[in-house]
Order: sequence, then structure tokens, then C-alpha cells
Amino acid sequence: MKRDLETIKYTKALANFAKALAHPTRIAILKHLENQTCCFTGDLVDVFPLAQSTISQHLKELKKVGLIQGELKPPKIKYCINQKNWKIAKTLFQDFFN
Amino acid sequence: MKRDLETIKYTKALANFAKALAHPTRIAILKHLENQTCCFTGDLVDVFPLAQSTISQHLKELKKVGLIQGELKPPKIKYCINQKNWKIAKTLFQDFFN
DNA sequence: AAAATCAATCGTAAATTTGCGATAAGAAAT
DNA sequence: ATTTCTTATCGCAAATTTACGATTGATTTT
Repeated sequence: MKRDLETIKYTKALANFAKALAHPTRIAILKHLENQTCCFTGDLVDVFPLAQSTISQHLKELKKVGLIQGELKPPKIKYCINQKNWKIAKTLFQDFFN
Repeated sequence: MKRDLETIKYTKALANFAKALAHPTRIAILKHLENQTCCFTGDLVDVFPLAQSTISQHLKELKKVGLIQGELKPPKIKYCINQKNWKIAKTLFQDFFN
């Protein structure tokens, strides 16, 4: 194997997405967002048996990797899947598994 | 969302696979195994700038989640992709991304 | 039988992750 | 202006992950 820069970049990108998916709660949040189109932090706090701060932290991670985005609807925040990055992640995983 | 037992089981399984993929080295090891069909621990130690014990640890994680399997070829061990579980992981990710 | 080879495991340190309660920050409603 | 509502952030503890060198165990070669 060559392990050139392109390969390493691709590998890191995939590992980053995988890391974001590496927790059941974050998987469930994304599934929820897929079904509901969008939702507020509070909705998730009602669904999952976790503290509000914990949910917020998971949302932060998903936002950091770009899988979701938050839209200000004061005083709430509406979270949605970031379709562009979602597609990128999908493609990376598809390619990885052939 | 229902969050029934089936859903939770599926979610945990996917998160587990994701966790195994959540490190660039493990992604690269799997890619390497895909290309080479199979290989020995020592081959990987030559490819990656990591200690032998570290590579061994990553292999252990991949084995734990079932993505690879080791066949004894004394004094070496030949590692291969576990095709059955690979397919399962592939399907889980495919379903997840629709 | 002794030395060499290969890979797993142990022990340990540093970094990261996960979870919580408490607090802060922002806008809306009173 | 004060209170209320919603969510982010801080500070902290516990658990997990990552990496390494050293050691061990098993097998092969000498």
C-alpha cells in the first residue's frame, strides 16, 4: 500500500465520521432527525434518558463533524441533517465497503 | 420515535461497528486487508509507524467486533477480513444512510 | 537443548470521552 | 424591567482509548 497523502486524508475523514457515529445516542439522534426532518434540543431531551447538557454535548459533536446544522428559531434551535455532508459521509462509507 | 428493543439493538450494533472504524489506523488496516486478501501482523508493523504492541491492540479491537479473523500459520498469524460480519456492517451502514 | 522469530499481553502514562449538575447567555413574554 | 424559557458552556469525576516498552508464550531453526 502506498499510504500517500490523498489516502491518509480520505482515511482520516472516514474515521472522523465513524467517530461521530460511534455512540448509540448519536446514531439515534441522527435517525430521529431523519424521520422528523428536524427537531429541537428539547424534543430530544424528552426522548432520551439523558441530561439536557449531555444531549447538547452530543449535538455539538455531530455539528462539529458537519452531519447536522442548527438554525436559530428563538428561543429554540432547530436541528437538521446537513444534507451535503451527509452525502459525503454516505459516499465515504459506501466506497469503503465497496 | 418508538425506541423499541429491536431499534436499540440495531443502534448499538451500528455504533459498535462505527467505533471499530473510528480510528485512522484501523481503517487503514482494513483497507490493507481488503487489498492484500490477507496479511500478517508483522506486515502491518512495517507499513505503519507504530509499535508492534499498538498494532496488535488495534487488531484485537477489530477482531472483537468481528470485522477480521486470525488464522494460525505458526509462527505467524494470518489476518483476513471476516466476510460474513463485513457484509453485516456494510448492510447496517447502507440502511442507516438510506 | 538453545537461540531466534513472531505476536499477544501486561503495566503504565497521557489524552479523550461520557455524563452530570450548576451556571450563563439569549430572546420572549409578562 | 423582570421573569420565563431554551440551550450552550463550565467544572468535574469516572471510564475508556491510545500508545509505548518490556515481558511472556509458542513455534521454528540452529
